[in-house]
Amino acid sequence: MRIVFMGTPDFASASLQALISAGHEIAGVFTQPDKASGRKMEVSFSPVKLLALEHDIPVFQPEKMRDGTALAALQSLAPELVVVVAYGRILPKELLDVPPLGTINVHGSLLPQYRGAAPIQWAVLNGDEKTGVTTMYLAEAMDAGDIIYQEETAIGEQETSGELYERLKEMGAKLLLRTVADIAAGTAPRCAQNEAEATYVPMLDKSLSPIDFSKSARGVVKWVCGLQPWPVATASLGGETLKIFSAECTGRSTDAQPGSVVSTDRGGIEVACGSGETVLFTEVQAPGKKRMQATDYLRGHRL
RNA sequence: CGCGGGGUAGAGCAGCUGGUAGCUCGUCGGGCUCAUAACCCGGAGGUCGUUGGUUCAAAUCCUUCCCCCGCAA
Repeated sequence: MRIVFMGTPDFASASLQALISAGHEIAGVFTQPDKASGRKMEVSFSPVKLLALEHDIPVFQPEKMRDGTALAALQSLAPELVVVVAYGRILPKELLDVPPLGTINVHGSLLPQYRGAAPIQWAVLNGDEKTGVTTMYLAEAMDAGDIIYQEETAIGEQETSGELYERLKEMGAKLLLRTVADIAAGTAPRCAQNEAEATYVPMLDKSLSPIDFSKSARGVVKWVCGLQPWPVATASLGGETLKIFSAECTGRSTDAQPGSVVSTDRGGIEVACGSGETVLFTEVQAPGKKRMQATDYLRGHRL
């Protein structure tokens, strides 16, 4: 199959790698323009661009999708199918209509739930028991296209967004291969989404970091897991804002005010949550320091 | 040169208006105890990240470089 691939982060490069390994002809790759990032604001290439370069695939990095150049470039590549995975751009209809077999997408949730930018993280933050990946046809409305295939997976109680992301990345790549194969064979299903069940989630940002201790203990643990690896949950303890990297439910109860430290000698920092439950923070990071075991932190700090 | 924090005993920290270093934990030895992540006594362990300089004297002031971390993305 002659395919044009559009994507940017490693979540996308896994799918691109799968397509390449499966022997598909990748006519070209679209990815976001190079940006300065990292501690010294060095310019780096996206994972998708790096992979494309390795395989001598032409790379396109249009600044705007609507200035005509993107359309012209795509048309010149004459793809049978366009695959979009975490590209980070809205594609205008004239681009979607270029490939005769359609433009498809891999999304990290069980659509129509969690349409939007951070579906994987929100599934963890909300404490969901399961989530999954979906392949679908791209429509003009965000993540609203017809569903092709879905695959579910259970979310571990202590699983972080980063870990789940890695798993869904691989699941998505495999599901994509099956989807492409069935599209080629003409046997791919197509099922409209139930708009009534649609939910949307926003991108994560640092304003979500402070832990709301009125939540249940599990809710706090899920918050800690969900905000990893970024932006990371924080708690103000002992006058410092600590990043919390690891938390667990204790099963213990207390009548202390939510957010107050209950103990520091049980293998970590035990803090009161809502409904009298407590959580134990076992791995933290103080400002300017690196992450460390809470027991180590406590050796030099009084709480 | 994007901004900022930090590198001191095995671990986490204090000391940084200059006079060769201290705390908590751990560790080793001894004691107490039915017993203990308890308590008591004692010990080991640091060229204070690196280079050069100022000074009678620097972990403490200035300088070079290295590394870690946060912001920003």
